Amino acid sequence: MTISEENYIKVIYHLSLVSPKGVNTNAIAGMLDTKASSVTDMMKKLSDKDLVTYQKYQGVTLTDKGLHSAKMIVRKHRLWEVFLVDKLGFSWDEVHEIAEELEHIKSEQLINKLDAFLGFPVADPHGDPIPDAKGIIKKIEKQLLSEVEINASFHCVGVKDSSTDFLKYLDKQKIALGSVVKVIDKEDFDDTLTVEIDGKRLTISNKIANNLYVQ
Amino acid sequence: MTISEENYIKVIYHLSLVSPKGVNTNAIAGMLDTKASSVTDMMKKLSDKDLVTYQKYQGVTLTDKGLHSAKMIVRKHRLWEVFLVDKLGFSWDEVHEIAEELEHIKSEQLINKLDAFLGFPVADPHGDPIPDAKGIIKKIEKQLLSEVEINASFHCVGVKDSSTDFLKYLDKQKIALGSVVKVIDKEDFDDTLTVEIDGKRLTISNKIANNLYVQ
DNA sequence: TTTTATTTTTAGTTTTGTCTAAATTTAATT
DNA sequence: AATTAAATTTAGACAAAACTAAAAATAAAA
Repeated sequence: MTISEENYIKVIYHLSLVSPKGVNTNAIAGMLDTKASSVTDMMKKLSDKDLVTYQKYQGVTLTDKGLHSAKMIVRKHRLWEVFLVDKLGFSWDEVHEIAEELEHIKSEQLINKLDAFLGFPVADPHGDPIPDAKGIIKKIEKQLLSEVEINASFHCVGVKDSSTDFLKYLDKQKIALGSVVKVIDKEDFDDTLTVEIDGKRLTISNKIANNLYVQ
Repeated sequence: MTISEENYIKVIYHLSLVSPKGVNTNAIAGMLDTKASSVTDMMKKLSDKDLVTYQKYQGVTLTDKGLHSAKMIVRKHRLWEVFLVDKLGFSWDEVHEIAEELEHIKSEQLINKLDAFLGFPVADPHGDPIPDAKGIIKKIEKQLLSEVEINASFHCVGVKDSSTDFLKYLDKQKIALGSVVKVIDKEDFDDTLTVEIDGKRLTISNKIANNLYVQ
């Protein structure tokens, strides 16, 4: 499998989580910053390799084989992210791009040894679950902060949007995975929240609350 | 720089150490398992990018820019090898191929953080020196075991040939970097050595002694 | 249900890195 | 110095992965 093929498989996997009955050509093109025609070409190739089920104009889904490949790529990506943050001291907004390269390193032995070295983590630095060596993903129970009842206490377990801007905002507000969050009040007009994070009172917009997972 | 270009630069670097006045097209082709005509094509491209000095039929040398690139690739390769052995528990005969992939990961910050994480090692698991962030290579004083005087004590600091077969032989004989070696006797006929390694007496061929560096 | 708009595919090119086969240059030998 | 051998380069072709522009299919709107 080439790096390009792996990138397509990975994108189809992520899009499948949202549209499980078939992923659009244009959606794939958008994610990979390429043209629809290139996607069509690649779908034929991946279909020949039995990684996707593809019928003209009908969108694509991953085969079992494709799904497993995708999970292994995601596994590698997220394990490398843990390595970069926990061992090398990168911050969580710096690791995505590097992990995009590292996820294509081939050795299975490497990734399993890395997994052990890191202590078999179940989530990456953004709270996303890490598939195990068999591809099994332990579901992390979580809710968006925007949907949680008032006056109950939670702690941060992940982010939905992991863009640099959002992560840097969280850093600035000293919000990290593990932080204890309690919703004090919710403004009816625009859903702005007053929260207490690690004991400190803070006002956050609905957009922020809608991108933060708590448990 | 593409992966392919990096591989060419690296090979030219290694060959330059042996033939500093110009590296042959065929030699490069041999190392990269490709054809001479492909090498010629690539030399034009690398020359356009000011990475090599190339004149038809006259062989190639690295420019300053090319030399620096080469050293950074070697640096990455060797640091990753240290990581694989010291942190992940690979044996020294397993790491070369994986490092061949890892050496192409782009981030400079990554490699400098890795360097720090590993404690700024000066040599890789085979005893080869690791260029620092500026490309400076600390020369390791060493002699081949085959060229050392009788009855003096040394310790192993590296291997010349790092093929799997040779490394596995050393493992079997419990010879590792750091082992204390003393030449007890040398057979005039075929230069076979009787040595004492970590206190244990052993007979080794000239071919072995000729691939083991001591200090 | 037509018509229009959108999405997707096809057809034909381009670029990168490779190849084969032929031509050319350099090196070695008689 | 002429001839042969070896190394190197050129010319032309191919596969992978992308592109553009045009055609075809599906979906949305009138």
